[in-house]
Amino acid sequence: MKVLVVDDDRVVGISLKTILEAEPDITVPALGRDGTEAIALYKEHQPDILLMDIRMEGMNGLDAATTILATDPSAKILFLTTFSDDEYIIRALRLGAKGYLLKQDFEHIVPALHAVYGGQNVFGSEVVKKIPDILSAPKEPDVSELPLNEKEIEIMKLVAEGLNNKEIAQSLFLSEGTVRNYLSSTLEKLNLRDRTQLAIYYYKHIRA
Amino acid sequence: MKVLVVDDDRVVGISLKTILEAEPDITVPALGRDGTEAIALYKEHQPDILLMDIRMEGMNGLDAATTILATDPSAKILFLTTFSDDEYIIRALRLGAKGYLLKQDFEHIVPALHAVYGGQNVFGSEVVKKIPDILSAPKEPDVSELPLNEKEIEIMKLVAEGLNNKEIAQSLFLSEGTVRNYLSSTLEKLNLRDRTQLAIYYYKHIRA
DNA sequence: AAAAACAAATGACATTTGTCATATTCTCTT
DNA sequence: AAGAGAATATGACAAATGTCATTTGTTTTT
Repeated sequence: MKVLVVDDDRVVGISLKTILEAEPDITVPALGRDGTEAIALYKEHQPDILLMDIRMEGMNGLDAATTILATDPSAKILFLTTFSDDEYIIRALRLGAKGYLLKQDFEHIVPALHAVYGGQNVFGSEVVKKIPDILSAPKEPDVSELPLNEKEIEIMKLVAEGLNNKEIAQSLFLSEGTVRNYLSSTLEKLNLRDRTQLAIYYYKHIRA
Repeated sequence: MKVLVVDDDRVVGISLKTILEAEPDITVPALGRDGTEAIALYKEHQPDILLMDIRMEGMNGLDAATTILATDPSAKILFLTTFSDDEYIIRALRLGAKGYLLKQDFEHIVPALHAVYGGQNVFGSEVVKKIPDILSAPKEPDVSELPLNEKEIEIMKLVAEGLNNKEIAQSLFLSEGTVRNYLSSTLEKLNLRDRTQLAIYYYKHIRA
């Protein structure tokens, strides 16, 4: 069974390779260090399983997975991460990840790989514990419980309509600069990068 | 590793015992036939893993699991069932089941057991596939009748993921300038003004 | 009335974005 | 081998975007 390992921490990568290759039926054809390498190495080596970190310098694991699954929908991708973050878990599940393990489960990774190889899906306990929460509390942050004030919410909605700052300003009788300021604080509060991500956030989480 | 097997179908029980005991490190101390027996046998044998059917005559697997977990919260219970039923999956997850496999995955049950033994959670693909559905169905975008070429569509999707041009470029192995060019033509074809409107368009019209 | 709190605005700045004209590279075909 | 067409890249540009420090009014609070 060929396992491609991708982690931006060299030590982790090498440790994994060592652990895995101690198994008679596992080979690690290459070590990648970020999402971009993952894509290239995957294409090159066609591994049975891709074992990849989520947070990495450069392209992250989720984006790389998206790309890889686009060309090879049967790709078996197993995420390895230091912590369990709701956002990531959901995205990973949506993507069709075969697993999501914590790095602290290091020693138990080999049976997990065999299970994945056999077509199963493997998730660490901390991850599974979250799933019922996610299921019962459909993460539909009602506008009311967003940490945003009236103006910020209004602006968010207009951004989600596709208006630019000037149009929003006219529409709300504010100056363009003020709109920018509100938008800026909104992005910070929601931990987003730009208006496009805000619009996406709106359609995904609020006006679902 | 001691595995207690509980299934009301005798044939299934014996088959499982045979398969499992072919492994050098697995023993099956007993076979149960319903939830009541499961509880008694679990107490008696203190197995490492309880492998149990969900639908059974008499007490069903989920109720038995509830009882067992009440006295031993660390019990590792793996459900084996003929079909994947949303109701059951959710309840099993809530209970803290370590896994939920389909009987058709029979051959792949051994690595799954090892993974569970190592503290992981294992779910069959059919089961995992349902989770995003339950969370909120993401449809496969119908992109066929758009006047866009392959590259333009790919870029559109990534824009709709919230990536900026540089990230898209890395992801597709193009230069940032090229990405901008494709994006520009996409916007013109769809008669949109900027990437935000494109993302909105995507969520409204394509992934609606 | 002074102080504090708030909403709105400004100006400066670095980045990103979208457009366009023009190259370069690659792949076929003839 | 030459040339036609594509896919991709480049460079230049204006506009839009996001961030930040600071300022100006306006309303509350004390």
